[in-house]
Amino acid sequence: MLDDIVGYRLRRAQVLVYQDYVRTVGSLDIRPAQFAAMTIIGANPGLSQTTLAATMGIDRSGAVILIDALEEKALAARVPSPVDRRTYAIVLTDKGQATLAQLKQLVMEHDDRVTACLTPEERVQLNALLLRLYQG
Amino acid sequence: MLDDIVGYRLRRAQVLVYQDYVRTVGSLDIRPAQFAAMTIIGANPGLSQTTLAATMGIDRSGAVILIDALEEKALAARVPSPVDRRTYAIVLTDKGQATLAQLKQLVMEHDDRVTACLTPEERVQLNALLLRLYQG
DNA sequence: TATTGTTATACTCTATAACTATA
DNA sequence: TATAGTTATAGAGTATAACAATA
Repeated sequence: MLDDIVGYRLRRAQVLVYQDYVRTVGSLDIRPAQFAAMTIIGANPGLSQTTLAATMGIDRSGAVILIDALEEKALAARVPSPVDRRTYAIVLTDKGQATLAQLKQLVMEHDDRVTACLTPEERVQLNALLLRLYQG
Repeated sequence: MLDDIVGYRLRRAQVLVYQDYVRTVGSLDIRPAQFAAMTIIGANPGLSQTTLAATMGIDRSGAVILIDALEEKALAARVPSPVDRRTYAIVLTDKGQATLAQLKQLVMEHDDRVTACLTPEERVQLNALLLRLYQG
């Protein structure tokens, strides 16, 4: 019965994928959520913490902690906005951009390894099905 | 880039599926891991905590906490083994079996709702792909 | 009034390591 | 010596609620 439930299979698959992620990225010590944040900041430099939180589907307070961690490692920075003194423009530092490039390489290798049991077509199919699951 | 990574899509999908699970089962207050444990115990009555942990892919100490919670709610019980005084045979109580039947109904409705955006064939396909992901 | 970022707090989930009692 | 269960502890991840500064 359990094996017919999408939620159960999702969780089991995610645990294994997460473990492989940690093994792969281990030495850099960047958590999956931190990698996601860096990728989003890299693609949308200058966004606010609230926008980042909304994009990632987490609470604003979570974005604060995420940026705190990245700032501590000098990977991201809070730049005061000239137009709205409540908000910061979040950007990657030079070190952050270099680290992100390195991370992307590692994560692609990780993703290939984790999906090695699928054909390229099946991998595309899985991605498409998962997207539809969380988009509608 | 993020949208091409299976791990990222897995996590996003799982968050949404988890939220729907909580909404559906909410009043019964049985966590996903507790439901998984009850289902496994129901299908394998008398198994040990170590076997349960191995089946679920968690640590033995996690199984203790899981069974503690189920025992507190009178859904499961530890029966001393007559042959090996180190182990317990874990079983569902009558209340546990009744609750499990009720839960299975709710979880099936939840799973149908969460996969409503997929055709039956696609749902089968997704399940098969996820299984292969965590089995090989 | 509403919004941004922040802090404090708490709760879930899980792992590690050390312990005990049995085998 | 090895194994089953247990406990204490710690860490990641996340949410809620309240607050100050600013709009």
